[in-house]
Amino acid sequence: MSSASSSSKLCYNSECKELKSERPRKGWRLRTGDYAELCDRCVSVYEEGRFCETFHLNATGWRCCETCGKQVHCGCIVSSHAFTLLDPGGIECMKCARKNVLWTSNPAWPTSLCFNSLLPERLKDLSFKNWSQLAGSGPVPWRQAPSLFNSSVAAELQSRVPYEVDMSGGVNKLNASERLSTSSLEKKKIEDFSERLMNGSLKFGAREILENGNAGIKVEENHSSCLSQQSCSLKEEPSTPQFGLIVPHPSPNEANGQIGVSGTHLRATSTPMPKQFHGNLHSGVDLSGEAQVRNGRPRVDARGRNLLLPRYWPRFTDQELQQISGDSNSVITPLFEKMLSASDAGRIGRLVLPKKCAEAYFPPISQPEGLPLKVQDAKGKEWVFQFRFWPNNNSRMYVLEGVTPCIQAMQLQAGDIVTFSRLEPEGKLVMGFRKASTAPSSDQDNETNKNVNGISTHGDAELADPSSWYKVDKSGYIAKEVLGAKSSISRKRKNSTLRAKSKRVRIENEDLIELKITWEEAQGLLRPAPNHLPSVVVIEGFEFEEYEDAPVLGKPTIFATDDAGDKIQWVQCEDCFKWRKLPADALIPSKWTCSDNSWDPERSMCSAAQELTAEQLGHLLPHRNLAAAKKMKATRQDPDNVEALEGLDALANLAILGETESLPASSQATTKHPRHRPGCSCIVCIQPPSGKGPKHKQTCTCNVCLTVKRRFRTLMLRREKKQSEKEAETTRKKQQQQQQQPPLPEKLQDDDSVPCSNTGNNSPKHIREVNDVSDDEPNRMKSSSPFKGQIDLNIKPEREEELSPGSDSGGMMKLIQDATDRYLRQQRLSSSGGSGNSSGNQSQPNADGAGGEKLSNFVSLGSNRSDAIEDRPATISIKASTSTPG
DNA sequence: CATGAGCATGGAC
DNA sequence: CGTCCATGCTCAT
Repeated sequence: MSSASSSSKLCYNSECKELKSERPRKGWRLRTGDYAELCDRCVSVYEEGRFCETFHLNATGWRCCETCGKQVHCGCIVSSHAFTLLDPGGIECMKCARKNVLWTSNPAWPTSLCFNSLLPERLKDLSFKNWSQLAGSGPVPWRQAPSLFNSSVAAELQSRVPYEVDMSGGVNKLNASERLSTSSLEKKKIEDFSERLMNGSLKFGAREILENGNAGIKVEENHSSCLSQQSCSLKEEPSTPQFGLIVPHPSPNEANGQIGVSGTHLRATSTPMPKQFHGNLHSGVDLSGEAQVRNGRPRVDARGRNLLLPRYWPRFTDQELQQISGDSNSVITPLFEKMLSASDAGRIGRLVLPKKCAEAYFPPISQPEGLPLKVQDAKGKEWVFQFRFWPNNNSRMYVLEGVTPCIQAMQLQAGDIVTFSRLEPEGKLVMGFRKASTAPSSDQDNETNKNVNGISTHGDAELADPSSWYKVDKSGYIAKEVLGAKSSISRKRKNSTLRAKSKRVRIENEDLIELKITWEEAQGLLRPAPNHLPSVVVIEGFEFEEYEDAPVLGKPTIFATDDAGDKIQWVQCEDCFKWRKLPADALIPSKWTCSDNSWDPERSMCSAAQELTAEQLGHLLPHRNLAAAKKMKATRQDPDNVEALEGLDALANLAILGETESLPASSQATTKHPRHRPGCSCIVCIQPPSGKGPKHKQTCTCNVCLTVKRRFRTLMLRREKKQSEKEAETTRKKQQQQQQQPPLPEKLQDDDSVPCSNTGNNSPKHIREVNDVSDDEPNRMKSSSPFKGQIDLNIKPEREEELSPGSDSGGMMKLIQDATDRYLRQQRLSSSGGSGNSSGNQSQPNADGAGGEKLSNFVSLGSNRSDAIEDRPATISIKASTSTPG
């Protein structure tokens, strides 16, 4: 940190020539990261913000603030923080800029990195050198590169090619980021903490700032000089949020990844606030609006960075940002993200970078060899990749080489998303990731599991809690967004991305179904962390309950009115799946079992009978849940089905409750079977290479496979028939009564029947069109449960698999569903002549897309049809109660 | 022969 | 039609 100027006894100000005092005072930050050491006089001038006025009055680069008209020296490193660029051109002094936080936040991230592209080649080379230098293993950490780069360019502009380019413009470009990093670097200096450990005073400082809202008082005081920022250093910190994201100090919970829907019970979407305020609140929830601002399409950018394809737009959630930033109160500048292709995730270790992103955010390289780039992951581990390019059709193809270790460390696979952002003030390039679905697929055709993308089409849910986002693929696999929640915007974007993606990708996406919860619904499930009282914070007139610990997601319940007219809610036991009646005002934790039933001691044990009959439950549950209700019923009655049904319910519960622990297993899916979707963790897919026994292909029609399948179906049919006989009768009656009417929501048969038409095609010879789903199961069955005295793993999945509802149990459930649906359909056909809207589609596996999806969704098995997503949000039994208004 | 580096190809947009 | 980029192909090691 010793100043570059420390070697000289003279004031760093070349106009000065005075001797520095014994303890020279620091002025602006130099390109090297050091600080200009000034004599007392100059430092005073500097600190008063009059440096440029005093010494650079005759220099070029003075411009007028578009707002107040004040002159700002834009061509100088000293005052490079004193202004910001205006979208339409021109500049604005910081004082004016601060008046509009939202506005000022924009220039921030695009500016810093795109600067070089605005420069002539010559300057690019200069910048390249800087980057090169920085990126190398030299003493200067790469993370400082951005600011250094910028500064150096500015300096170059000044000292070497001052007039070759539009200096003011160029310098302006540098401004935001420069300002950022400078202030933070100064801060860093002052605090003298290692970057990663700056949690103490720095954190405090940041908080303080946050609490003060628009601090920057100092800046305003010094406004007249337009140089104030430099002198403010730490005090100026408050301004940084304007240009990036202040990462709030994570609450313990958040830090632990429990963020869930973190934070206060805000109706965040309706309370857009300047970022500053957010730091004080747990970030999860309030962010929607913010996330949009922050992660959305890259804002205006003089260089057209916003021309980046939408699929590369960063869509960080606060949680992700938090993760990335770790403990520091750093400002994160999301740069871009990319979904890993099979190639990217493959062994080659080359990550193809989108050209525009590479050119915009990475150091310019002129040689194919490129340069080593240090990138830090969310855990703080630093990786060094070779950033280079290949000449390609008169263009370049940028790649990061050597990413394999990192990819592996992050356990990323094709379809997962890697994110790139920059941490300010450190300037670190940070690589985060977001698991698409935990599963990979390395199959060429399945390379990506687009859950992320495939998700939702409707943006109603601003669920900030990543843990509550699940997706279900065909095989019933539930994918959870590991790192972050998708804001609606991001989901929309993803969608569009999907559309833009290749067929391969699309195929994947179509298979995905997202379990959706609306924002309100999610909010409704929020529960304060136990034993934590909120403190009320008033921000801009809005009161917020703030909890020290992030709230947890409560268990979804069904509200109803009992016979006595009292408002009650039905909650399902985690263990026995029986529904228990509780007072309507009871707050149910995410995990609730009969033993927690303090309201009804008689039913505080799983052994106690359920008050609710299946039929009643059927009426209570949203129609989409009926099948689940039936399954539950079956479960209770038929121990043999328990596993599958448990899986179903667990799946449903998981979808809402955010139990991430059980997911990883499914995420380890392999791609041994091409048709298995990413995320498939069926017995086949997870089978170790050393697995014995032949692996049957999905299309295998060998006796074993057929027999197993047949047996299973028969079994399921029989049981299902028995168990739902009564219910079916009811259904039939209803149907008869309403033959000519469209299905009513509360009607059991419609939901069942529709699906069954499609999915119900149990005929063994079909691999229905939803064949990814059906294929999976047969495959699993075939391959894993050939006779030979082996356990049919498909039917009796290993415990481990049971715990992973998404995988195998999903397949089983599917079969069960099929059987059930088929049965019901038959019943209906026989009784009502196929009055069901789609009951006659049995022979057309795919024809009934909606129906099929409905079923699939219903059973949480996912659908392979995109229209399912559009048509009706796929929902899972319980989830239906919280599903978005489709 | 396996692997990796570099380049070419072709689909998608 | 041009660009981008995922992946294939070829050659060197």
